[in-house]
Formats: sequence, structure tokens, C-alpha cells
Amino acid sequence: MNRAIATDSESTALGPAGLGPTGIGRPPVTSRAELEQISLTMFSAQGFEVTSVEEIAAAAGIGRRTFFRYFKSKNDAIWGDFDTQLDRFTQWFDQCPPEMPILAAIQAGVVEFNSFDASATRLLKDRMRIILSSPALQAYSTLRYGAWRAVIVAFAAARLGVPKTALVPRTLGHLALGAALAAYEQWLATDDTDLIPLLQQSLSILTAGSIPAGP
Amino acid sequence: MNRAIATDSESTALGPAGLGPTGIGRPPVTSRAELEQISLTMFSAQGFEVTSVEEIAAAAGIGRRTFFRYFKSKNDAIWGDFDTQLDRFTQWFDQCPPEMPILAAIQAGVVEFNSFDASATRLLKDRMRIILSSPALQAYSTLRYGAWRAVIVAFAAARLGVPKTALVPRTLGHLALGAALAAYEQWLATDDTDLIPLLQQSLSILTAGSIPAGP
DNA sequence: ACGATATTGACACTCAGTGCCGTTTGTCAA
DNA sequence: TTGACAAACGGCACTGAGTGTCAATATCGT
Repeated sequence: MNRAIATDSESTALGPAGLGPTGIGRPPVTSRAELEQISLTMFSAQGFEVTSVEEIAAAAGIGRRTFFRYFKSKNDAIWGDFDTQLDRFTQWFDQCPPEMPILAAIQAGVVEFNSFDASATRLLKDRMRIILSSPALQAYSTLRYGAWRAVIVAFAAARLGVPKTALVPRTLGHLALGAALAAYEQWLATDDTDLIPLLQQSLSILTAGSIPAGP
Repeated sequence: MNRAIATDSESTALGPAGLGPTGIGRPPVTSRAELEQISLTMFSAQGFEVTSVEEIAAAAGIGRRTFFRYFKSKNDAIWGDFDTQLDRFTQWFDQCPPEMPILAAIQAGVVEFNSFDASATRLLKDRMRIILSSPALQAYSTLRYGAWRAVIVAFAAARLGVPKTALVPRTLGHLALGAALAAYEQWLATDDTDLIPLLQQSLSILTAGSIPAGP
């Protein structure tokens, strides 16, 4: 008990991401990135549920116990530098011109957040595929997305001059996330489709406030 | 692996909800409803995480193994007759007049879904409070809400004459859920506030396509 | 009373996650 | 070079969720 709902940024921030601040002490034998790489590969190859932490640790040449020093849970192994991405997300809104309408800003921010080069996009797709293929990961993603929503909520609250706990910013956070998730699902369901246009469309339903013309 | 994403309606539907179809065989020693009642009480009193299944089983006078015959997981113990509620949800949309605009229908359907008498409303609030206070339950709720979204997606797809896998219905499902979740959170965060007006407001952002006037 | 039937609960097992603690491996200062 | 120090490592033991198996138990119909 006593765990805050959205305060899990410490979960990934802590632990030996690279090494300790000074170069003192025994150096880490691996890195978060390397473990993530190995985990991702194994999850893709044989599935998330059937891949045990013990297997991953063995493949990485470390002890099971050590794995949990790099990641708070097996679920975390797939989220990479999500917190860093969130910082980028926050900064975008910080630098967003005040004259841009709030809904337009949210739409642009979300699109920007998901704009990567081809290789990073491929990696994102692999990640999302694994997440959506595993109920456990899908469930866990909700907690991660809570922090994502918080970025939007903070922006909207500031723009509207209301507390972050007000209904409107809270709702905008959920709506933006919903639109993004719909785009993700669609992206994964169809081959050779670009994510960005899908995001534009799903967010447009929100920002334009209308449903595109029928078939 | 090989588990469908949204196909978990069997999870609660199976198991001895009351007793077997015929009255033959050893009768169940308890019921899903009774176990849910006990679980809810204990979760409220001491918290979800610290309450073990063993404790619940002991309090109910059954074996730990038996608990898992009534509920697929500890998480499930709190969701009551959610599947039945979903049937009600589906039926509402089935009987929704075709001339009602799709967004208005979604708004009305979601409001209707959450309209209970005072006692059921209190129960719902207790449930939601527990869910939002536990990261594990909050995460798990995503899977349950997947079935909820599917109802909206099916309705929207039928109305729009597009497959259920199309982007627009999918997005509407996520957006409606997002609005509902925002209303729930707000409802729990403030005392003596009615859920329905909050739902109206959050859904209005979606259906009216505009943000209410500032402070 | 007997057989068919369905629930129960005990046992054993896997796996995620955690606390504890001694060991290893590096850096820095004397 | 040596020794103190700091940090990561990994083994061990433990809790708790979830599952497979199987004998015991309780009810109904004949």
C-alpha cells in the first residue's frame, strides 16, 4: 500500500542505467540497454509469458537477482528510455507557442512525440507488437501511460489556468491517450501503414470534433 | 502465448457462479457473490496488495485452491457481474433509435451504463476506489475495459458501415473510455459529487468538440 | 444402497519479486 | 604496493499468485 498512482518515474530512473555517478566501486557488468535488447529479442522470438527472467539473466550472463537491479519488474524490460522520451514530450509543450490553440498543440505534440527515424520506428513497432500481444504487458502499459497523460494534463491545466486535478485537463489527457492508442492498434493491425497519418486521423476526431465522412 | 487480447469474457463467465446447471454433484460451498463481498470488505479495510488470497479463503472458510475456481485471479474478485453489465450495455445500443446521432448515442449509452440507484452507486464507488488505489488493479482494469470498448466499437462500426477493425470506431471506443475514466477519477477525488454530471461534462468535450469556457 | 457427477481441498510445482549478506571488482589515497 | 572504500554481483531463502493433479466428499437419481 501507500504507493502513489502516477509516481513511478523512479522505477526506471533508479538502478544502474549506466554506472554510478562517480566511477567508484565495482563497475556494472552489463547495461539497461543491453538487457533490454536481449529481452526484446527473446520476447519476440518465443513470447513474453513463456520467457522467464531466469532465461533472460542466463542469456545475459548475469544472475537472476541482478536483473531485478536493472529493472523493477520483467514488464519494465521493454520500456527502454521511456522516461527520457517523456522529458522530450514535456519540453515540447514547454516550448509550444502560446498562441497555438490548446487542442492543436496537443495534436501536434503527440504527433511530434511519435516522430522517429525509420530505425527507431521499427523498434517502436516491435515493442508495441510485443506489448499488445501480451495481456500482462498491455495491462502494465496503463501505468506507464499514466505518466504520459500527466504531461498532457499539466500542459492543459497551465493553459486553462486551472489546477491539474480539474476535470477538463484530466479528460484531455485521457482523450489524447485514447486517440494515440487507437492509432497504435491500427498501425500494428495493418502492414506498411505509417503511424503518423493514423495519429493525425484519430486525433482529428478529437480536435475537429467530428467524425470523418462515411464510406 | 496464443491468448486473444479482448477475448476474456470467459474468465468470469465460467466457474461456479451459482451452481452447476443440473442440481447434481456436490453443491458449491459458497458463491461468487459471497466471495466478492468478503474480498471487497478486506480490500477496503487493509488494502489490496497486503490481502493475500489465503486470507480471503480463510475468511470465507474455503481452501485457497477453491478461490481460484471462483475467480481466475485475485484481480477478478472485485469485478462482480461486469460481464452482465456489459450485456446491458450492448442491449442499450441495440435498442438505440437509429435517428440518434452516433456521438449523442455514445454519450447517452455511457451515461445510462453508469446510472444506478443510490446503493449500487455506493458500491461502484467503493469498487473504483479500491481499483484506483492499487497499481495492480488499475493495470488489470485495462483488460476489462477492453471488452467495454468493444461494445462501443461494435456499435460505431455498425452505424458507420465499416468493419470493427477500422480506425474510426476503434478511436471512438478509446475516446469514450477515456472520457469515462476521467469522470471516474474526478468523482473519486471529490466528495459529494455526482458521477453523472461529470460524465456529461467529460463526454461533452468529445461530443461537442469544444472545451468549456475558462475559469 | 449404489453409481454417476460435480465440488472441494490438499499437495506439489513454477515463476515473479524481495530482503539479506557475503563476495567480487574496481577507484582512490597513503 | 598496499589498504580502505564503494558499488555491483550473485546466491539463498522467503512470500505470494497461479496451475495441475488427485483423492475425498456431498448430492441426486435409480
